Amino acid sequence: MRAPKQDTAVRQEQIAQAALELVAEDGLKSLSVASLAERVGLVPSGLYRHFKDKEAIVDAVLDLIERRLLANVTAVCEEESEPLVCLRQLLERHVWLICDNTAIPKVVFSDQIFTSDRAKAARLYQIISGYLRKVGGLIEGGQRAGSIRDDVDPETLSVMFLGLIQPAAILWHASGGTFDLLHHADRAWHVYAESISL
Amino acid sequence: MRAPKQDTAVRQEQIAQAALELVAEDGLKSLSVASLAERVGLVPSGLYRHFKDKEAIVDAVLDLIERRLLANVTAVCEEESEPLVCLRQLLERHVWLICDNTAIPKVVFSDQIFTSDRAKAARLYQIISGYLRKVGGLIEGGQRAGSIRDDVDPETLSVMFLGLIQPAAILWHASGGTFDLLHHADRAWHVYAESISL
DNA sequence: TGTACATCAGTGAACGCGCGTTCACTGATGTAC
DNA sequence: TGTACATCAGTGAACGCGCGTTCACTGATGTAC
Repeated sequence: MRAPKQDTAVRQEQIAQAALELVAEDGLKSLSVASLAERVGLVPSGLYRHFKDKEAIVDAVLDLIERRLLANVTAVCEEESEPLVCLRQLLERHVWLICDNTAIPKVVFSDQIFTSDRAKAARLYQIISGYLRKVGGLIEGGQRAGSIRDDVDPETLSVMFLGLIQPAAILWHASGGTFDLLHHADRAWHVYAESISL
Repeated sequence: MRAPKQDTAVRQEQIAQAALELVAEDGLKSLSVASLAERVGLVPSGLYRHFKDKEAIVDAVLDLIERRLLANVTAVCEEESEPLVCLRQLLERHVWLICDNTAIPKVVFSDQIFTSDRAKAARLYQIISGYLRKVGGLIEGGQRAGSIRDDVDPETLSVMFLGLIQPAAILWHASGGTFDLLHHADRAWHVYAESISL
């Protein structure tokens, strides 16, 4: 049975999305060309019409993740102008994003991506630090507006912000979903907000 | 050339240690039976004299990591009795442990371990939550002694403690060592300690 | 003290398997004339 | 409107490779007699 033809642009999107789903289900190691092709409804060699090689597919997945992370920042900034409230909402969105999209922590925490080649690690670093820069920007805005303490640099506070969820995300996903991620985020936010607000 | 005979107990230790070194160098995916055997000075099939299969070797690596994490807690508790000072020292030791032993974050962040099978994920969860329980115990001690605020549960504070380093550890190791882990830990500790101490 | 024997760590050839990738092909679709 | 042709997404067979694992073997070491 021959799959109906699709434009490369369409297929590329389908493939990246399917890859994200596969990773969500069974981790990066199950992201094989064969299983990916099957999910898209093509034959393995068919993928090579749309991507140079498997590495290019992983790059597309990283792009997808980056877009989703940054979309959260954009969304809260449009809804709200008070930095502390923005951060609070961003935290909540981040929790939802991770829960809905378990592939994201699996890729971010993946030693495979980090260690397989320097370029991929650099790309991941770029994604995370890009996100942190946006968070840092929010914090700096709060400092200028006088709602956030300015005796600690925004960079430190932004990394700490990530620290509100990240260890919890690992626990959540190592525990197979038992650990209550949202509950922890609420409690931790309370302590964090209290200690950074003026 | 035939390798000299060694007792299984000795070999098991050698193999686990060699596995940790291999993971430190190139990540979990490069932990193959062949490369591991070569490092120990055996032929691949020789490993099967000392371990049932590769999975058992990974278990041994997890044991090694657990022992090193818990050894830090024991060490600071012997040196110090004031909980806040203990925590401060534990943080510093944790940073050193990660820097000296890059295999640890690589294994802990590894999606391979998490996703490959439930049993391995459960073991990892057990290790992390065991560590957190010790940290929680320290915090609870401080709360009883009146040096740490007691309006937030120790569990939340212990996960937050881990959050002081963990995102930074990822940045450090995605950046290839550029990110200043110790510097961040110092700054973040300052904010954390201030917000939890009475 | 010397010999026969059991133990068991180390060997090397062989295995089946799934992996990523290539390549010559097919055949539907859209365009030029 | 009808025909010839170029384009290009999809196919399927084949590849070389490294992987984890098995198994019958070797031969050094320690023990029993």
